[in-house]
Amino acid sequence: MRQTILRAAARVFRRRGFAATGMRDIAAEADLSPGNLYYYFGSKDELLFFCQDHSLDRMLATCHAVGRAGAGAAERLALVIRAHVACMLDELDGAAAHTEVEALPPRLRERIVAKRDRYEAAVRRIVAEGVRMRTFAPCDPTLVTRAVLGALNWTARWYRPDGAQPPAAVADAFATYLVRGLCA
Amino acid sequence: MRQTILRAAARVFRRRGFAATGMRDIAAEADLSPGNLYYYFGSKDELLFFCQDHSLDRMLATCHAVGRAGAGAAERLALVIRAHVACMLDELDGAAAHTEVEALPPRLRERIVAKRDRYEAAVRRIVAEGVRMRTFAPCDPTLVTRAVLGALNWTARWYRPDGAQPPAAVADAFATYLVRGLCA
DNA sequence: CGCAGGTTTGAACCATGGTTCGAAAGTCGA
DNA sequence: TCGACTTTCGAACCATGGTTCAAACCTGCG
Repeated sequence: MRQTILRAAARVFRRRGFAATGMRDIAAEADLSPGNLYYYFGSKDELLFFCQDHSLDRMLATCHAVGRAGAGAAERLALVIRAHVACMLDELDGAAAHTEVEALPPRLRERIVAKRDRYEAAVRRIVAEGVRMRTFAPCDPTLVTRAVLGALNWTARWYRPDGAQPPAAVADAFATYLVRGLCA
Repeated sequence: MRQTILRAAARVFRRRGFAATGMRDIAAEADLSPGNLYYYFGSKDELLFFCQDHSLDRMLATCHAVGRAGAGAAERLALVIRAHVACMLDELDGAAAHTEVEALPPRLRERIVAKRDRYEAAVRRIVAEGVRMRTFAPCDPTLVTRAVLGALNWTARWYRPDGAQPPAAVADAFATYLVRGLCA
């Protein structure tokens, strides 16, 4: 039930944006009465929080998995990028994740920001290692990592499921472009 | 006067986000009474609209200027990237531009989206020409352009003026990284 | 059947915040 | 100084939308 509601909320958040969607919209999307949402969740903010938390967990998991695969930095980064795009465009709740952090009240935002920082650090570690190994050109890993994540997060803004490009095509293009920018 | 108000609005939008800031906040920032804002602007939406419109004009202008400089695609793209970062981090109103398009009512949004599309097309033209000239690796110019713009627009989310990095450092790092990803 | 617990409802409550408005204050040429 | 006009004020208005609540509804067990 909680899952059903979260899916519905994520769908509407993505479609109309967090600020523009009302509890009544979410209720309608989940075939529920407005009041009933509060039996499962405490507030609208909490709903957004769990959407973000869930997709961050997913992204962190792929980082963890990729870390064990003993490949080079370039391959590992490409894998993370592909997974990030997939999470952003296939999974519906991914889009609301990084996009609307500012909307959360301080208490909840803290926790999301902390988790997001852990994800960013994981990606940065891959970049830094590539630089150290000389497979990547010398650069500031922090800035480059943010450029990469920016390009990825921004996909939620322009991608339309009914467009010509399937998510995999976007993932491929982004992986090759964003990795090549690092290669020495 | 209108300029003063717009600056103030842009500052607060950037600090707290569009949805979170009230007319009373903007009025306070501009040392004005809440009601007085409506003597110069019709609504809160209109305020956001003019912020976005102004910074888009600025970005389009640099595209135009760069177009006349008869340099190669790589140099032209680097110039546009640098200008975009500057507009994003130096000029306060730039941040609100691409970041909160969804917040606008349909009528105003249409016009902003149209202008933003023109900007995107201008950047894409540079990329496409580079590909045609073989100075850039073969790729889908549309997707790569969106990756570039995503990385740039995202800067508004994480950059803090009191941080260690001056805007120019960010501009340099982004220009080299994002252009190198295209070079064959 | 009947009762207890969990679940669902939808109408009503109420704070927030964009907006309006009538009046007061400044400006300036005559 | 006067009067017309522009500008400013801030208290009140009011729609929106998140939230609450008491009653109804189910479900399963004794």
